[in-house]
Amino acid sequence: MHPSASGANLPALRSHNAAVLLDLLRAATLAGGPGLGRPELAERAGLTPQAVSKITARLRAEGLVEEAGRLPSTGGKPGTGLRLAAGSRYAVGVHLDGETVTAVLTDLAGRTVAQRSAPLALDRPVADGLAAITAQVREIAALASGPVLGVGVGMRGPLDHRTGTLHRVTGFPHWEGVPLRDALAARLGLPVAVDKNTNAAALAVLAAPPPAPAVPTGPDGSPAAPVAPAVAVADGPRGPGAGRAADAVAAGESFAYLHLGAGLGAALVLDGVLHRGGRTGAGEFGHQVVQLDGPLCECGNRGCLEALCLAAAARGDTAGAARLLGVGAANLVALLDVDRIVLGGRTVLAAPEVFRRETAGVLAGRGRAVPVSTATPLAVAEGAALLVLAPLFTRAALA
Amino acid sequence: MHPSASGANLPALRSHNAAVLLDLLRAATLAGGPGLGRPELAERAGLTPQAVSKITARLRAEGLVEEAGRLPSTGGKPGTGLRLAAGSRYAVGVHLDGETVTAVLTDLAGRTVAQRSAPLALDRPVADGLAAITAQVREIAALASGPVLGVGVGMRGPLDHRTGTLHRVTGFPHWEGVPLRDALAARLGLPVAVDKNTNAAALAVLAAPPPAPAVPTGPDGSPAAPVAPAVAVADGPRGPGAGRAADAVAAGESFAYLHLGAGLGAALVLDGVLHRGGRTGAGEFGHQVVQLDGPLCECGNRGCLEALCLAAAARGDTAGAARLLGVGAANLVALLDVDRIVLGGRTVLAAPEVFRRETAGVLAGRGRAVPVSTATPLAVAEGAALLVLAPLFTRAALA
DNA sequence: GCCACTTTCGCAACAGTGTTGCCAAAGTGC
DNA sequence: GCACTTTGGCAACACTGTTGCGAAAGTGGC
Repeated sequence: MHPSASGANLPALRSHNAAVLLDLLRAATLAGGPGLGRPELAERAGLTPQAVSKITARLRAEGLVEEAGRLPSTGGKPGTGLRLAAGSRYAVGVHLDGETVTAVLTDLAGRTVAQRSAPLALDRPVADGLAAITAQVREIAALASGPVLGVGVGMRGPLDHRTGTLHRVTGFPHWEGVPLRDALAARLGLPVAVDKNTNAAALAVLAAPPPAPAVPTGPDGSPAAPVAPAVAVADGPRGPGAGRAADAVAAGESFAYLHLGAGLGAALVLDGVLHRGGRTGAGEFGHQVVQLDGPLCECGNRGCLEALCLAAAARGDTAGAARLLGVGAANLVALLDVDRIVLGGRTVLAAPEVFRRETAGVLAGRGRAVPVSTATPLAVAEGAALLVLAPLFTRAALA
Repeated sequence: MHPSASGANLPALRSHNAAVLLDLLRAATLAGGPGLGRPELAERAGLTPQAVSKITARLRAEGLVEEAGRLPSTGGKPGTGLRLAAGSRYAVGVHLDGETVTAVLTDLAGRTVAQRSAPLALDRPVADGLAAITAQVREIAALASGPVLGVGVGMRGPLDHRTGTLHRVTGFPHWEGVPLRDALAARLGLPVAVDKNTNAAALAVLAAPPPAPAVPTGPDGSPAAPVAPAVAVADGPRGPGAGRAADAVAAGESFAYLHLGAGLGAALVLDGVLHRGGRTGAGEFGHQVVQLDGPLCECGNRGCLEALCLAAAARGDTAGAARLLGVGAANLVALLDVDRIVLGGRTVLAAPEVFRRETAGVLAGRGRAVPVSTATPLAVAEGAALLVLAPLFTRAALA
């Protein structure tokens, strides 16, 4: 509303601090332990314990936070563990991929509670497609044991997340200009957010537990999390100084999510926030030129990474496609100094370990040995749900 | 200090709002008019007029802000123009470039008030070099008619701005590991900040008046600004919708500064903040691969942009070097969706218009027609001074 | 010339933030 | 059993921006 609108007042400060604490509590909730005590919350947030007491009292009154039990004593009165009241609110995430619609129901912590898929006939009239999406959302939302805050949708670009209107839906011109966000919101009576599949997947990666040093998936029977987490961490090459790892939780993390499916795109999380670019067009990764005299791409230029990569994949040279992806990733890591690379998309997930290994190899050969991991097939849907949950947590998606 | 330390309290809110207003007042001061009235400040900052009155009263008491006169009436009581008390504080910026040291003295608004250059014999002992730099700073600081807040230094990387220690000073191994920041601070008795030349120049571009729609440099005799501004704006290709231009002042601007001198580097300003990267290594622009089977670079890879670009420049093919720079710039614009490109560095400034035109041409050919401009030779020194002034304005450089 | 109107801007009272001082509760360890 | 440590809430506090209000100082119509 305001031209720059960067001034802050007391309500802004209040919601900011609440979001900071909810962030910390969400991470602790996903870790599955007895939660975080007020003193530790205060230490991590940079607030006084008394302030934390006040804020968490408000959050408990709103039902967003609950006491989880007693913490082990450290020589004095044992603390009270706090965690997110994960079952108090829910969100629905939808992934529109080709002719499939996948919907997930997540709890307040972003954990997937239920999922379902169905075909989506994009060649039929728009109203039919909207009805099919609406039905999927309604059915999965009915499984929630608490209020559903909204619906997020992730799909191929280009689209503008600020208006939620579709552009150039490849092969299906009658979807051009459909105001997907408003149409779904009207049918569902819920807030709807729409974003590119790459951005959604990046949000899922950002929200996932921090990349732990490759523990072999112990049977951690945490409640209400029957589905695998959004990111499968691989024991990639670790940089120098691997001693300190656990403390850098989520404060200013930077990574790139590279998505190789029908096309090649990227999403960038820099210093903990998703970078969408001035005209919401950031992440055009596929049409970077990596071979000046290379073959002509349909975009009109020569030597685009996407054309080379897809050509290699099409002729069955998976490792070659992965190495080309590695070249682009190395250029990106050099330019942005991101902490890690996450790969996703249908082509990658058909042979995740090949892509992970070959990409990491190229990075190491270029002196940019950052960890490489692969996302899970549900990352886009789960990240779409996070579009709805994000406003509760640290302010990142505004604009 | 704190692990994440993102919680905010009242002092933090206070200094944030003060910084926001100082930002707006700095821009108005550079524009040279009668300053900004309190109601307009309130509108732009998203605060109430009464809050602006309180905050500006504090800032006036500190001597940072002053009343500039009366504003034209709009039908009621005429407002009081406010602007930065530009002469109340000063900063010194130092540019170490090859064997030359250039120092500037800037006022609180970042305008250069004085400049001087001297040779710097890097082959002599470190103590001699430090003494030469110190002497330059002392002499130019003596010209200030108010307190000097500190000294900023910009020079070639790699270096870590958090410690201010040098690494790999090409050709002069005895400078390896010199704690430049602390050594200068001890000799000068002033705070010192050190950063890469690219980052410094990007700060100068960020702090310069917004890219106006190419007015032909009217003789605007604004006081105490005898030197040209840090950026020479060129009438590059403007995107669609060139009607609205003036309102997007500095709120979340994104651009890339590309520096072609002894090497090829970049600095990135994304959403108004300088992106330094997780290991302070962002901006490695020169060793991106743009020709998979290209000539071997000294970094060990093939087809690095820097090698190709410098080779073209070395054989006198300025336009060719510029077009190669354009290829890299187009890759960058596609990935990050920045609003504009700024070129600088010795090689560029030897033929700025050729570089600007050819680079812009390649961008337009790739469908990425963003404005391209060139920086002035003083940009690095002026940006170095801004390293000192930055903490007073919108919080960007922390970490 | 006078008056109604608009706009600026400070004073005073206010609501609400995190902070400080204090104290009861509840553990550990000698 | 007692000294010590740690937790965490209550109350008073300092300080933030906000609201209500009124004086000052212009413009414009009559």
